[in-house]
Amino acid sequence: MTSSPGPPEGPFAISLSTPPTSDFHVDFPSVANSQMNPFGDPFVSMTDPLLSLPANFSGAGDSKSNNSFAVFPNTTVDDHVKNQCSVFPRIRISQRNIIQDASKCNSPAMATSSVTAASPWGMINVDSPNSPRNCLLVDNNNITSSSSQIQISSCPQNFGITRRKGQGKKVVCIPAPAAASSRSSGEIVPSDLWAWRKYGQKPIKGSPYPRGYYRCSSSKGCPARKQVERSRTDPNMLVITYTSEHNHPWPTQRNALAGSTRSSSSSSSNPCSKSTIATTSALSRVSQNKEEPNRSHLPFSSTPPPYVAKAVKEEDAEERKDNMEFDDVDDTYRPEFQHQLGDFFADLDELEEDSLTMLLPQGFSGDNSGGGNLDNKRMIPDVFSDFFDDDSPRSL
DNA sequence: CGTCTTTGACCCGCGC
DNA sequence: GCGCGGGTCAAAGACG
Repeated sequence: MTSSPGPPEGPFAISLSTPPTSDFHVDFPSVANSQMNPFGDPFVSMTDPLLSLPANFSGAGDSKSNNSFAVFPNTTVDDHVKNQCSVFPRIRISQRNIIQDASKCNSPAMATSSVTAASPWGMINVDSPNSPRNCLLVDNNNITSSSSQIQISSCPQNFGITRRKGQGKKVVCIPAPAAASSRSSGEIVPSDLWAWRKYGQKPIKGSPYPRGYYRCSSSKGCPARKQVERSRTDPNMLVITYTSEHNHPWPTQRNALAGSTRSSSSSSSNPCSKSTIATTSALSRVSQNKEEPNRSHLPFSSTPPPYVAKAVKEEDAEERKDNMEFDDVDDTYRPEFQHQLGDFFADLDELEEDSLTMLLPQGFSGDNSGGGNLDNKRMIPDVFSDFFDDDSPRSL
């Protein structure tokens, strides 16, 4: 645990400042040492710093679960460690703002011990490592307020990033990028680094919300698919199910998401589309060099979006076996990923701003005018400083 | 022009 | 065999 008032060191450095005396950082393990998940999400495999917080990071965070960003890994902390998940790379957490609040998520399912700390975007609520199950939850309600909070809390629900044996299926819960108000169609789907093309939509029995069917359009013949639907229990959550695997490289090099903004732009009548448009703007930039060949070559598989604070869960022991199988796969292509990583983060820098938007679909203005900002800027890591330096909320 | 979304039709598996 | 529900296809139109 080193003290560093400076910017995070390395792409995965996270520092938890404890004013006035100490900052400490948690350097994420290098990707070379991390487990690359078979779904192609580099973050999946890295240690979740928030789950590696000191033991004294305990308590419970308050939260309103509305419109929350959540990943509901069914895994135990051990699983997180084993899978070396990564959450919120480059988030700098100020311990100054840690909340040791006994209040809990208003959702009973989410009410477990957790800790809240400040992030560049507000407060981060982190599970107690003792939580039997964990989820990541970013509370957009609070984010929109001056006392923005990103909350990570436990969730016993059977949601999360799940992989099912033989199906290569993975389930991710994320917040709906905008208010729950959605049309019967035109669901706002957060973009990830893959290009997805919607090929169908069906009403689902028992759910008031339709399910959208998407296939990967990054590469012809790619079998990767995802299904997007709103959670029946929490309409503010989107449940994204990834199936099959990509048979082509991660489209970091600007061949991804060509037209992926369409889903939102075509939904222009939807007031919620703004955030997605903003989110995909950088991705559109990314897509501009379509002709650039992919330099990597490995069969990245279905991918929970990189912006998803990641945790992998295994539903049972058998799933763990699956993971071991996946691990084998990981070993196969990890080296290539290392080469890709530079490109990935280069693009990530480009995407950062928009990813932020994606994370905070209701918009987190860098406006310090709000109360309780408590050195907001101070909490902002350097990588975000440009983002906030203009003192004007980014138009979405 | 290429790629996208939308949406009704079609296909298929499953339970009865 | 039939009906139901979920998943996919494909035509039409929109968008940049």
